[in-house]
Parts: sequence; structure tokens; C-alpha cells
Amino acid sequence: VPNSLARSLVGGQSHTIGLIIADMANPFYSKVTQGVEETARQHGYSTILVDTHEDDNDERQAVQVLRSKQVDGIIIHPAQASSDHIAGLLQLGIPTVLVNRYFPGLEIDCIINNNRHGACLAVRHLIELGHRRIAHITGPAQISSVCERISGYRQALEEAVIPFDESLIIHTALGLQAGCETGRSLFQSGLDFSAIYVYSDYLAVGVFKAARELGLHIPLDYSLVGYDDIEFAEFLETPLTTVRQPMYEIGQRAVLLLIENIENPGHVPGQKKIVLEPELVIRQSTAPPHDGG
Amino acid sequence: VPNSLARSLVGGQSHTIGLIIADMANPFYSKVTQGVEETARQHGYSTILVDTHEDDNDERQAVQVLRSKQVDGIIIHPAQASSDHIAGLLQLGIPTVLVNRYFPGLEIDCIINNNRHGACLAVRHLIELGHRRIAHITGPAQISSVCERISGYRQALEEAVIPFDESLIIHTALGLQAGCETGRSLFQSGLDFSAIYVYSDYLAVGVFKAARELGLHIPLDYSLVGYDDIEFAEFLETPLTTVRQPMYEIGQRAVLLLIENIENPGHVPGQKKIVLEPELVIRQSTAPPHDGG
DNA sequence: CTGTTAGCGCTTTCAC
DNA sequence: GTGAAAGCGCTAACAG
Repeated sequence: VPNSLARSLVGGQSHTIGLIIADMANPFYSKVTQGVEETARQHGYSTILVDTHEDDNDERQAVQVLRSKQVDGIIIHPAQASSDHIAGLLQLGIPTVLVNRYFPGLEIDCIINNNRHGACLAVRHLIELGHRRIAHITGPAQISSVCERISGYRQALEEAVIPFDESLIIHTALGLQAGCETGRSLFQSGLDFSAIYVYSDYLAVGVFKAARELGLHIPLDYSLVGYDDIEFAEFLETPLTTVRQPMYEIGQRAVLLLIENIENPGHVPGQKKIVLEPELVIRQSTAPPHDGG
Repeated sequence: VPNSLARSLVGGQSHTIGLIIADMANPFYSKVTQGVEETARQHGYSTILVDTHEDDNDERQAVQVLRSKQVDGIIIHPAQASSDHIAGLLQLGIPTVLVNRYFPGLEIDCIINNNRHGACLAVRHLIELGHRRIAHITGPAQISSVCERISGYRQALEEAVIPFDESLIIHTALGLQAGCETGRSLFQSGLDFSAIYVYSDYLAVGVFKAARELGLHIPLDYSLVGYDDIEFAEFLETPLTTVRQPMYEIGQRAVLLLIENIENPGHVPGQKKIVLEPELVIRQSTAPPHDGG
């Protein structure tokens, strides 16, 4: 077995890529990871994995470590709390691809979802069912996909001439537990709403949990829509209406884009922004509002 | 940023470990992976991930690649279709830790679950509810945990003086889709049984799917027990009765064991077999049999 | 076409 | 103490 470290040292290529992702416990990311790892391996690259838990410090350190390990490129799902470490990669000419999120100011190749449209589909569906007071549980405001989905949410309301109520937008952390706690306080808040559009399926599972603990029924008491269509969405207590993203394909195409950058020396970053179109999947978690039906 | 490749070349340590695992789409493995990656990073190691899809060739190749990348150690969740590549690691003195599965003939450190006891708890619970004809959907017979759980299944039957019926043991692949197809053919087989003990929760989700497609109700028509207690088990259509394994901790302790091997030059492999005790978690997928209650 | 040598970036050793 | 040199395992470029 030849020493690939020595080979990399002289050849200037490590045939290793870095994957920085937020939370492997979320099936969305584990499926993306599967797509990345498998596609990378098919092309002769190994994958170094870092799970940041959406922590900016972990992410910055990960970039440092991956640079020192001479990875040929990095795929990042950024926490977006800061961006200079990523700008640094650009300056150094280290091939970088962003997944799901992007920095408006930075010219980096990325593969994202048409979040505005996806959110719009979700909220339109609720409006068509008769909902007018729709809450939105979402993530930290610095994340591009969070903003875009809020924008889609607003667009759907505007189309239906429903006034936008700031108090119905609730920002929280992106985990099942956070979803549960936020759901609980929303349900107990006394706010007037009949449906919730949740940023992701994983977060929505937490909201399910909160509803169950409080003896509330989905969709009889409240309708619920998620985002991602994780594998378990259709098997939940109430099968979840959601907006599908092709998770494996996102990972796959991220790698393909990265490899194109790596093997094309004259590549100009930021030229390729792949935008995937989402698809609404209607299941049983959405129904007409209780008093409106 | 110093070149860690050059440093590794002279220092003989890459501060990188390999993680070979079967299927990242299974939340059991993604949670184990999270434990591995995070713990490794806390101790200054990076993690190269390989997802084998339980494919022996992928696994053998992965070992080769990781060796060439000079990883300091490897954590393997082996497909167990062959073992000489793992025996080779032993001979070369490359620190190796097995998770969840082991080879009776090979002296390797491992971290496993008391599978026999876990399966016994699951089946005993079904027997206590009044079931006597209990099917068992499980994985390929070469896998140690598959054998041990069958053994636990048989033990519980023996304790209750229930005859063992070979035809109620069904071997299949370890995926949600395989679980669905196997469940479907089992339900349509005309075999006499009132409960199913399934090898893993992920597989059990597939059985749920089959039941739903056939209009069968869990637990009214059939009781179902899984294994692992993946995060989604409690949120399924019918919350799943299962046997809990501490997934994150398994990953964490696997790394701790590996690092102990790496940093202890005089280490004799196979001395440390950590056996974790499982715990039965009773939810709503199990109930007394339809005609027996 | 085979064989030798320089050097990738670093650490460790040895001389000064 | 500081500084030069050797060498980790490999590939590339060279000479024979």
C-alpha cells in the first residue's frame, strides 16, 4: 500500500475533500452527506467530515484543519454567523462549494433550493385550505434560506391579500428539541393562528412533540407544513405535508461542482449557482381550519 | 497554516481516523457517526467517513484507501461478508475498533450491545402480552448481532415453553425498502403470527409502511417491536416499542477506545470488549393479540 | 528504457 | 542557545 501522504506532498493533490455540515442527527444532512461521500468516492476522493452543530467557532476551526490537511476542496453548509473564513478560502483559491445557503456578497459556487418558491407553495397550500392566520417557526435570521423562506411566506400572504403579522414569525435554533420548546410556547402563547409553517421537517417533528404533549391534534387543531421531505415525514404520527428537496442529489451535485472546480485550474468561482426547484408534497398534517371548515 | 501532510510524513501520525459505516440514511448510524466525529475532533483527530451500504467490496477498498492515507486508526462497522481485510489490519498493528458487530475468531477491541439480552427483552414483552406466534424479520445471517438477537429470541421462547418455528425467522437486507418488501410478503404469506420483532427500528419503519399499504393496523392487527430507539421511533404513526441503544455514546466510546490503542504503543488488541446493556422502551406498537385479548 | 537524484514541507538531530 | 542538514515516502525530471 503506497503512502498517499507522501504522494500528495509531491503531487500537490490530496484526493480528499472536506465536508462541513451542521447536524448529522437531522436526516436531511445525513442524506446529503451520503450523496457527498458516495459521489466523492466514485471519483477517487475521500471525505473528511465535520459536524459543526451550527457553531461558528467549530466551523472556522474546521476550515483551518481542512486547509492544513491540504484538502483539494471544501463543501460547506455554513452557519452564516461570519464569513471571513470562507472569503479566505476564495482568496487562497481553494475550491469551495456552498450547500443550501449562500452569502449575497461572496462569489462562490453553490447549490441551493428555490426557497422562496418552496415556502410560497407551502403557505399557498395552507391559504387554499382556508387558513389566514399562519405562524412561521424558523431558524436564525442570518441564514439565507431562512430569509428566503420568510420572503416566500410573505409573498403567498400578499397574493391572498392577507396582512403580514410580524408576531407570527418565530426564530429559534434548528433542532428537534428547539422545535419542541418553541412549539410549546407558541401553542401556549394565546396568539391567534390555525396553522404553522415550519422551516424544516426536523424542526416540525419537535412541534409535533409539543402538540402531543399539550393534547393538541394535528391537523384538527392546527395544520402543520414542513420543508425537506425527510424519509420519516410520511411515517410520522400524522404524515407530514412538506416541500421536497432532493437530498441525495444535492450532495451529489455539490461534489460534481467541487470536482469541476478542482480539476479545472482556470475556474472562476461564483459562476455556477445551481438552483433546484422544490415540490409540494401534500399529506395529512394539513386540513381546513377548525372554525373555518 | 502548516502543512499537516508533511508533518504526518515525518512524525508518523496523521491525526486522522477512518470511520467505515454501513448506511448513513439509518439514523442509528448517523447518530453513532456524530458521536465519533465530535469525540475524535475533541481529541485532535479528523474523521474520514466511508458509507459502504453494507457492501463488502466497498468496505475492503475503504480499508485500503484509509491505510494509504495513513490513518492512525479505524473504526469499522463491518458487513461481515469477509474478514481477512480486518485481520490484515491486526497483523499490521493498525489500531482498529469494531462497533456493534464482531468476529468470534478475531481478537479485536469492540463496543457492542448485549444483543441476546436486548432481543430477549423485546420478545419476552410480546409473550407477556399474550403473543405465542412471533415472527422475526432480521438481517443477513453472517452478522454477529443478527445471530445474537435470534439467540435472544429463541431464549425468550424457551423460557415460555413456546416451540421455535424456523419459518417465522425471515432474513432480509437492512434497509427501509427491504423492510417494506419483506413485511409485505410476510403479511401476505398466510403464516400464522400475531407479532413481529424486527431487527432494527429503521427496518421496522419499512414494516410499518407495508402494514399501512395493506390496510393493517399496528398494534390492533399485529404488534411490532424494533431495536435501537432511533430519534423518530416515538413519533411514528404508532409510537414504536423498541430496545434502546445509546447511539451517540457508542460512537464516543468507540473513539475513546481507539485513541487509547493509538496512544498506547504496547497495547494488545482484543483485550477490551465493551458490552452495553440495552433497555426496553414500551410504546404503543405492542398490545395483546387480537384474538387472544 | 531503466536508474539515479532532487525536492515536496516539515521535524529532529547534530554541529556550532 | 541558534542554525544547518538529514530524511519521512514518494514522483518528476534527469542522465546513462
